[in-house]
Amino acid sequence: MSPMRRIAHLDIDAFYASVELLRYPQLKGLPVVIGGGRRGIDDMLSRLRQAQPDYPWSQDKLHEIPLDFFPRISGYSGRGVITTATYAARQFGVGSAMGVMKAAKLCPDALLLPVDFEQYRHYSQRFKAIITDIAPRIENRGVDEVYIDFTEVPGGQREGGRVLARLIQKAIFEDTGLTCSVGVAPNKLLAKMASEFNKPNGISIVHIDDLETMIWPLPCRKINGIGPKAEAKLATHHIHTIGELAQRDRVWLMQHFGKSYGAWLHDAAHGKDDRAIETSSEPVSISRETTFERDLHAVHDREALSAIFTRLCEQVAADLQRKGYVGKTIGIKLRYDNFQSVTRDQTLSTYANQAHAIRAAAGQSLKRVDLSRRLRLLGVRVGSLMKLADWQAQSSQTEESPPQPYTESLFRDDLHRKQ
DNA sequence: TCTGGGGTCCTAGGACCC
DNA sequence: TCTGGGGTCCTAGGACCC
Repeated sequence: MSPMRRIAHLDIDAFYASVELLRYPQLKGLPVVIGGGRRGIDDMLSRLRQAQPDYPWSQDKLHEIPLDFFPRISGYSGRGVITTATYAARQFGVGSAMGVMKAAKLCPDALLLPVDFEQYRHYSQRFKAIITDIAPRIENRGVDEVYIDFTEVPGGQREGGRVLARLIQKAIFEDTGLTCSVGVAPNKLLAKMASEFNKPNGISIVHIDDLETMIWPLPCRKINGIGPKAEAKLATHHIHTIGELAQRDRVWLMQHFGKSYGAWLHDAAHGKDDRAIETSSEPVSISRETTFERDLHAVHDREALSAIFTRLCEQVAADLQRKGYVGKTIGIKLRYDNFQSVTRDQTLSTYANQAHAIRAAAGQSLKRVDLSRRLRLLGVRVGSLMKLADWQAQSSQTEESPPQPYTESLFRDDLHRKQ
């Protein structure tokens, strides 16, 4: 008999904040949030620097600064959002995706640190390497999350997966100092929910027989794939818990939520999910976007906008080249001051990875949108990707346009970026 | 002083082809 | 005065996730 399928979901507790606490131990137990825009943080630090010129205010010297002078969220002004908050800060209702200014009202004494991706990527690679040493089949779900296939791993079946989960938790903590939460269940859907049951540093085991007792009482929103819109629509039909969702007729759900989504809702509520662990994946698109410090107008702020646009194209080109891709669908995204977004794209007859080609195509798309409103965001995207090597092999066979050479990167940031 | 930046997937209509 | 039925590609928007 083949072993029971056991899938784990693991995520690092308060990932970014925990990494910062490893670097600045004096922050332990305090409300700390990570986020905000680069510029807002620089402004804040330069004000602090003026007020206290004797302290070493550079970012890598923050650990030398006495707690009293650490940057506080109340000194910040700008459009950034919170990426992570420590558990102490969460007590005040501060959470990820919240605007920094709103967080400042909830918890004015919270300390605010800038996002340091390079550092997080480093820890991300480390904890994932530790997991694959123990259980080789993992699926990446971003920097701080993975699914792990426990099915065939020694110990993966013992106590429903608890023994292996404990082993992995311990190995990660010993190597990195980070704690994580793990859920083990028959599939990804249930494992993801289970990992939330016992945070931080917890383990939860779910079997299919636990569906009614452990899953059905939860709000529908806890299902990965039911967001704010679906939740609101379900509520109009008086469906609030997963149990209530499970009681509904499958056909009725399909009529009200669409054939595909309705059927999925029904399956999910009954704990059904056969999605495989995807141990590797290819990107579909690569993009860069930026929200301006203040809303810009296409005519009045033409030069600033144009410089930003060019820079975004150069960044996307550098990303494509560094990762070894070419793409042929090139598009723009913009967001107006009223937060409405529009996109335009265009598929070229050949693949591209250079800034000037991207800029030319994206510029045409930009001409097709209303530019009378003020803009708060501009983005550039390249899709329909193909591996550069595959494209070179293919185009040399068909004697089409010759492969484009690797072009120089115009930004040191991008040259030195890892991964 | 509300609301980042990077993605994926789905839907739906029209073009175009057989 | 009647116009099918697939399939695929392209484009725009939107929901959702980390």
